[in-house]
Amino acid sequence: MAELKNMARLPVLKRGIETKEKIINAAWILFSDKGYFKTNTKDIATKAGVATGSFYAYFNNKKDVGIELIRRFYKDGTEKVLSHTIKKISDMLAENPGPKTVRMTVKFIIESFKEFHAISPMLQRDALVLILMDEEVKNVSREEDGKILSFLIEILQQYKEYLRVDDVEAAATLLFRVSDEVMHRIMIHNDEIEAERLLRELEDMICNYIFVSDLK
Amino acid sequence: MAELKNMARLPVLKRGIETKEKIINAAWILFSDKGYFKTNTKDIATKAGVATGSFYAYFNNKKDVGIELIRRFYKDGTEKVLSHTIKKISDMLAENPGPKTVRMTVKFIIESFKEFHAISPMLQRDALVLILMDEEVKNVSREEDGKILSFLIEILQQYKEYLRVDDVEAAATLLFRVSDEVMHRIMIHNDEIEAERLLRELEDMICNYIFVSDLK
Amino acid sequence: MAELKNMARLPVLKRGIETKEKIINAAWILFSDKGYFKTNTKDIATKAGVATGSFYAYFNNKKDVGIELIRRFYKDGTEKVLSHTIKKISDMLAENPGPKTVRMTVKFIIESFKEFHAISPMLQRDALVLILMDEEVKNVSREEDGKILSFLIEILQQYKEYLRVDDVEAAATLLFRVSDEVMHRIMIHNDEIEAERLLRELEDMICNYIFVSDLK
Amino acid sequence: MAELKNMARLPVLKRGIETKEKIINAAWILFSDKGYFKTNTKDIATKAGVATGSFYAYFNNKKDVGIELIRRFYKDGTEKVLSHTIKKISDMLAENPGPKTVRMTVKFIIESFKEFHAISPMLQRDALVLILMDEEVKNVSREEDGKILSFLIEILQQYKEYLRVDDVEAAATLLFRVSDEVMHRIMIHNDEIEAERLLRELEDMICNYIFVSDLK
DNA sequence: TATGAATGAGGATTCATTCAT
DNA sequence: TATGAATGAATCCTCATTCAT
Repeated sequence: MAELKNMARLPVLKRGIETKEKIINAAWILFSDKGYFKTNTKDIATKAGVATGSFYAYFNNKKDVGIELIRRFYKDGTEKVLSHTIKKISDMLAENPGPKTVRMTVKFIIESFKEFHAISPMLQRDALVLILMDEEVKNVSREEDGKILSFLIEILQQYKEYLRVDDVEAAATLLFRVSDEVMHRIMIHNDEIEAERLLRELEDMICNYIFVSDLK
Repeated sequence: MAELKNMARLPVLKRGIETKEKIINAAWILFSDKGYFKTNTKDIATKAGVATGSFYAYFNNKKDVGIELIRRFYKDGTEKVLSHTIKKISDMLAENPGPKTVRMTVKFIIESFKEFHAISPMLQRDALVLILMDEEVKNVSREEDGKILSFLIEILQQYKEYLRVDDVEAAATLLFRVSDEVMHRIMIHNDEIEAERLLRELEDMICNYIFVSDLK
Repeated sequence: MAELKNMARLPVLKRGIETKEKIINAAWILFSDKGYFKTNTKDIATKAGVATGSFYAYFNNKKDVGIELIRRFYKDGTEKVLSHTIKKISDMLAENPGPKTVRMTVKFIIESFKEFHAISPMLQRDALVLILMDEEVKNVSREEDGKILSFLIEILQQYKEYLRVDDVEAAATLLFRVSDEVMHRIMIHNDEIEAERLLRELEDMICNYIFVSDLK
Repeated sequence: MAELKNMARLPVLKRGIETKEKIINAAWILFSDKGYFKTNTKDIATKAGVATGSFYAYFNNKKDVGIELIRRFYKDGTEKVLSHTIKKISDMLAENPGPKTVRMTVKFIIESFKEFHAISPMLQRDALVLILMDEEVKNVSREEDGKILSFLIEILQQYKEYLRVDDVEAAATLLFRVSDEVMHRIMIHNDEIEAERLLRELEDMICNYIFVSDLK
């Protein structure tokens, strides 16, 4: 039934597309500023310069903009950040193949996670909350996480010969979760420990875990 | 002003203490069952067998019961679970000193995290959300996390000679966060990957990271 | 599930009972004046001199006050009007037994329906609409109609010897519906035909239908 | 002002007429299926394959389609059903004149009402509601009812010599209302009593009321 | 201390109708 | 003529918290 009620207008004219975009941008600004939960649909519509009804013409409800934003967020993260990382790693491997690049690769990955989380910590936080509290959002995130995981697995497999782990999928999952969590602690929870110390250990941990030790 | 508003009664008489306890128990049951956000104060009061007004005689607001419960939660976690772990480790070390206990220790630690998170995943989840959304709760959790961290540091220092990490505090923090996160993925997010695979890798990762490699 | 959510407060203290009564009275006035559909819960609360929330403390929703009012309406109709009619008929039969009272009885019944519908035509109309549009209200009305039907059957059975109909239940039902409908046409639809003519025919029709013809 | 606002296009070109027809058909389907109130203008337009705006080019508002449909409904009822009945009665009278046809005539009339109401109970119900709630619709229905009434009077006058009622107009009105109401109870309210019993009594009542008794 | 009634801001959503293109 | 995007008033209901008794 939830599927059937997907009544949101699919804009065909340029004007409609623009309006939808205006709403998304307004939501982005408001969510980044006040957070998802303190923003209401009327605010979003007003900020977008449209009527409340228009909001509901393009989105079934507030959650749906949230999901849309989370998707874009992930997309940006994967397209701009992770794929960029892959490129960097490939370039590096082309120039300078061999075990010496391993640590650099890990650095790059961590760096890309950092960049990803720096885009909008507020949104990251609220996304985290939504994922915890809403099944639909959880599924969206799971779906998107799957893509990131594939990236990581792909990267790891480029180093097949230097891996010390057998279960690459589980290792990649762990690598993903661990990096993600560390970024959360740094960007969202503002844990007392200095970010640098944590990041240094993170890098060290990953290298020692994933790769055989006699490389360095 | 926050100070002034702390009107909640501090029960001294046995009866008052019992009433407060009844409220906490009711809240615990309800939060574990329906979650913090879907439980309202009236329900709690009703379940506790007191009037709504009485709830506010013992707690300033709903959040405060949440905090109280989170504190107890942590307390249980540290007292019943972690301290029990420490004991197990000490016993093991007494009986069988040396590097061979390292991996067992890590297993114990992971196991204790698992037990801790198994108490009430629903509450864990809502605590997570509250921590993300409320500064006061965040501080409470930070405080309690500090205690757990101390435990871990204490344990690690028992193995001083076998440690490969320099920054023990950061390592312990990482160890804490990583274990916590993995439990969340397993207990709360129900990630698709099998728990066993993830846990096996977690153990492997921690061992390789924390301890020198020529032990096993 | 609808049953389970019967959260409406059951007032225990005098104050609560009074408030509920105030709300019902306000609703009655507003419904009679503007009609059910043009009245909203906020209006009712305001008129009752209470907060919106109080409205929802005593009623799950607007429909529920409507139902409550419909019930009271019926109750008034049956208690004050119909039972009064029964009494009049009994008195008449006691004084002056025999077939001559038949027509008078029918007159009394019609008169009682008229009185019943004269209480608040606006509410009658809205009740009619609600019955048509809402299953729950329909059931309430069916239930209450059953009581009126029993009254009618009871009356008819007092004239057992003069009845020409076999299926008394069906006859009473028809008698009920026909009288009701005629009142609706007169009080609600304001049909063009003069009420007197219609009522005269109604009486004539019922007498000829229900009773043997050689009485008069 | 009401006059001024009658901007609805009066289609003269074939295309316009077709579009209007498409809208009416779509509305018919939707109203019969989900009812008038749960159908919105957008749905109607979509189902008709036109834009929302086009709807308002042909109708001033949603109610107007309702009225149009009610008119057609009545027209179908009178043309296809009632006039067909008149024909059947005329044929019968031609073949077999005399008092024996009286009961058959009543049967035919009741049957025609039944057929009429069977076309679309959902629409009947909503028409009923609209008539109760909207003055304009009430007037339309009154107008159309007048036509049916004329039919009935016409029929009754064919039996002038057997009638026992004096006020034929009032009698016809009563006959109309009574039959209509019984059909509502059967088709819309689904009263508990079996339709057959009610219909049998209805027929009996009408015969005894309208016609002299020594016919059968 | 305890009770339970009262508060009321606050937010999501709908849909008939209008309007710009 | 036709399109489909835009409008925005209107309404229901929740629940943490306060208050009168």
